[in-house]
Amino acid sequence: MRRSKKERQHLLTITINDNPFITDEELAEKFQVSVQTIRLDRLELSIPELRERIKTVAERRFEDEVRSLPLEEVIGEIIDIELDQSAISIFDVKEEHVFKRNNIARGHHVFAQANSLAVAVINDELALTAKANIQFIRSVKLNERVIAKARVTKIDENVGRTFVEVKSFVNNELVFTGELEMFRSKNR
Amino acid sequence: MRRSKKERQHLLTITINDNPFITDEELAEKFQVSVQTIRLDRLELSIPELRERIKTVAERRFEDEVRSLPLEEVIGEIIDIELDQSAISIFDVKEEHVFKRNNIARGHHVFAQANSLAVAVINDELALTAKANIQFIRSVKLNERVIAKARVTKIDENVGRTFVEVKSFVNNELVFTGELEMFRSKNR
DNA sequence: CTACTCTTAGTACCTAGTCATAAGATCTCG
DNA sequence: CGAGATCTTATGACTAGGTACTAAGAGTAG
Repeated sequence: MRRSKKERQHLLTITINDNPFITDEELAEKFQVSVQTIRLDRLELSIPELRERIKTVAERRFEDEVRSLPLEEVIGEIIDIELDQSAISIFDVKEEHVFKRNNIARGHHVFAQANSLAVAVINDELALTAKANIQFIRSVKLNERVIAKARVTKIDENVGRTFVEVKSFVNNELVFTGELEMFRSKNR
Repeated sequence: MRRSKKERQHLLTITINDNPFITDEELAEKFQVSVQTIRLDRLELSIPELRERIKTVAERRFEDEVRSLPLEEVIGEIIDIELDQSAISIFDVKEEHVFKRNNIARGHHVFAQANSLAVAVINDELALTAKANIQFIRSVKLNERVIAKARVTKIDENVGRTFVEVKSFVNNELVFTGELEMFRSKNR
């Protein structure tokens, strides 16, 4: 025996885990045993066949995509919206949003939430930010939850502009305000 | 004919794109044609078979595990910097930064570049954005390269504020300007 | 009517397996 | 040393989800 059964099975688990794309034949070659032995091993260890393994990896990715894309599309989760009137979103500040040194959120993430919300509240295919006047009232820290509230203050259909006011809060404390002038295609 | 060939192939592309896990048999059922027709369609459209599709999804996921984690520290690459004076950064607009519908960059990415640069130019451990007044002069599109130039206009050591002006260009054309009031700890 | 596109059918073959059976090889213990 | 248990290998039948190729029928346009 080149290796004890136990040893081989242990290495098998590790190998497959590391590279789920490996076939039984390649594994047999690697451990210098027959393909049948590998299959018995997988059976004992309840390791599914190559195709099933690949499928689960792909499925995991697919679920992630559904979950992670809108997290990139829109910064913050929109929990309430009335088109052309108001909208609310939640944004949880995580590790990736803060300065490592002091755990304070980078300003542009707070702005991104407000900006995304302003784009979303507008009942139009094409909404772009034209101008913005913003204030960071107090810094937002790691693990804080920012609630952004957007309110449409004025719609000027002639020049195709919509004015949105966004106020962001952490525990009812105002942390950010912004007035965003949004461009929209003329037709509503 | 239930549907024209063209129509069916168009829907086929969409369907598979939406759910790569669908088999030819299921597709045949869905479009009320034979499995062979589906295979001819895939051949014409160069859509690989189910297993290959699943595999590429899985592989992409596998590669992503390395790539996806860092939600960039600094948006844009800083190519020149003179502390407390000026700085320049480059930001290439990619797929993930634009609205799918019209390939226009989301405003907050352009702002993020400017904000990151303003933070970087300040010669201090702790620089935060206090206020910002920004204008998006013209929209930035996919694959454009944005050059942001930051200039420190005023340093008020008493109140610990630094004023930074950022102008962003695409091919020497001004696309964004911003005046950022930055907070810094008193000591230089 | 012919030529052409589109669709369907069928065959042989492929990969990467499963499941079941059988037989040889090796180890352990009494 | 030998019997039984464990381990390993082989073989055959079958599977899903295809590819590649040939052939034939239906419908349509010139």
